[in-house]
Amino acid sequence: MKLEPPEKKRPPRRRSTARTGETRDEILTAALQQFAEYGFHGASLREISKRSGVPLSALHYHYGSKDGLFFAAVGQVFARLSEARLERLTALRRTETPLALEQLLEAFIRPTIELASAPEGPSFMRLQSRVYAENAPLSDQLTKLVLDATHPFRAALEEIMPEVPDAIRYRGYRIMVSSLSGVPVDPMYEQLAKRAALPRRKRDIEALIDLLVSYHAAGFRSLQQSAAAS
Amino acid sequence: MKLEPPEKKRPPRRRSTARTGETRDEILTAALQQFAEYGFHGASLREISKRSGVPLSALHYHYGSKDGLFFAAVGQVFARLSEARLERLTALRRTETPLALEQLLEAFIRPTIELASAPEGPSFMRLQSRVYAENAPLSDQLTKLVLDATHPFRAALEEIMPEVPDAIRYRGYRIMVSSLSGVPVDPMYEQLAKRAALPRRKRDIEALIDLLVSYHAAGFRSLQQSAAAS
DNA sequence: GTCTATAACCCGATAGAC
DNA sequence: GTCTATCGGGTTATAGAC
Repeated sequence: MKLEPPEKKRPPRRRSTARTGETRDEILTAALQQFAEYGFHGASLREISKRSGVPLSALHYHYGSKDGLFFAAVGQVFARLSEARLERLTALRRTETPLALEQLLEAFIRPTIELASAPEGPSFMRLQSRVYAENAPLSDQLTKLVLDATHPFRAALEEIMPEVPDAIRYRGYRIMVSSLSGVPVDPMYEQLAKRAALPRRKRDIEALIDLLVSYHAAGFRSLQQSAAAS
Repeated sequence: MKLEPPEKKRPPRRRSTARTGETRDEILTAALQQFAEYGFHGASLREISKRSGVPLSALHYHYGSKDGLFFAAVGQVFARLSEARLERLTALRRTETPLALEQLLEAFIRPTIELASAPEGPSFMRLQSRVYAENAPLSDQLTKLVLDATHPFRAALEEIMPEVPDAIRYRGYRIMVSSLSGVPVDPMYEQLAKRAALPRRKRDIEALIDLLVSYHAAGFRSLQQSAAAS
């Protein structure tokens, strides 16, 4: 079916000579999309090569292997998110004493939704939700990477509700995180509500953040009440 | 749901000659494990063949294709879950008037956790969380299948809080569902709390169900309050 | 219905010219 | 650093004997 005659299609544009950084970025962008769309196993280096216009062997040259490329792509996403979250948490620590639950949650949630609303956002989000499901040999490393980056938030949560046992607070934390990777890009929601799961208008983005913050703040408070009652 | 064509109950004989239904079940069990472990693309029919002791070509004979086998395996899981949930909802409708939020949530959540706690449960849960991330050409069909099966719950939710706009109620519903596929089998939680994400002792299972019910009940009530305030 | 053998294809990785 | 061509091994799917 795909009999491609030996049509010599010389690349209309440049490609050749230097600019290593730019090539690496082009690879990473295409890789991100493909991994997000098809998962680790489903994505193919050949397709990434085609989409980025970078020859297959260059992928190996720059990132060594499929694992290496995946880790680079995912790591970049997490690094960006963690940076934005930490920035907000640090700002909070300077102005707020003590920390308020809603503001802590917003510091965590807002960067997720805002990043997701950027042009490349949907890819980011799908990739993120995939990572938790993929169990390539990489997933242990990724788990550690994510846990390290999010540690300050769990510590802050403990400050706010020290009376809630660790195991239970962690449950709440994971409920919240699951909802962040699941909710923003959600085909089921889109079909239900007949609108994009991830809003584009500034006003709707704020509304979604508010919704998530108040939902989870209420959830966490219910954990506090249970702890107090026992 | 059209799950079983003709069921032939032939006498007990070991591998070779007849017993179609049993062979199909063995295939399905192995397929479930492999798809859960490696995802759609990562799983291979050869490995499923080896694990089940059924020759590769028999997989195609019985299920036609990898897609067909995947759909059969996933469909079976969803059918089981939906059945258990609907049973509880129906029982609720007979005894409760009007429906209480906590009881509705429990009717939805309990079968998930109980199924997850069965021996094959972890496979089920991983498979479920994968399905939402996989976007094989199958995902549209699966989305429709799941939405149809869960419709009575969203309808009941609307009865309980008709004043909350659909789009917002759906957000809450998806937050809850995401937390169910993400939380039970959660390597991050296991690493954090240094204990299994999915408890095995009856008492701990009940505690997890209670936690999820009260967390999400509080979340939904916060949506009600926001709706009332505007 | 069961099973072996193999077709047809796609993958990740690499060699080597430029 | 860039690119072509190819290797070796994996995959799904099928043909055909029993």
